[in-house]
Amino acid sequence: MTSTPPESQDLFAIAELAREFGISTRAIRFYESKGLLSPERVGATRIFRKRDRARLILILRGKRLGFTLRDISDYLSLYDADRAQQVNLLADKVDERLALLERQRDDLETTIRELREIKQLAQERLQKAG
DNA sequence: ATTCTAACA
DNA sequence: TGTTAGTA
Repeated sequence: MTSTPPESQDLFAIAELAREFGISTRAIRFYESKGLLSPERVGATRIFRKRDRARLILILRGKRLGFTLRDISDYLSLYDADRAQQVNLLADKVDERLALLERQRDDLETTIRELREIKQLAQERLQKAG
């Protein structure tokens, strides 16, 4: 058997990850500058491992769901510490996000009704006039 | 060719 | 975050 090689092929260059996830290398460096990623270094060059790749996936998913990098950072930080607290934080953030989206949806519906009303009144005026 | 930092948009 | 400049 091949006893666990210290470090196998779970190495990635910044350009590889950028290509794989359709983001810029600049974005990846930006996430690192915000503390969301902490790749190893060989000199000044970043070496990403599976762990970093997994975190990047979580970062992108979080962004897609509308969370801020701060939210995502707070969440990721708890992975190594309180797994339980991490779940609680996630639940709170999801509720918060859901509440905001529902509020925005209500506002949007109100605005849509208002615009339809205006359109309706405008059409009625045209008919009376014409 | 590839990455890095820094600075400006 | 995008882009650009000057490197290692």
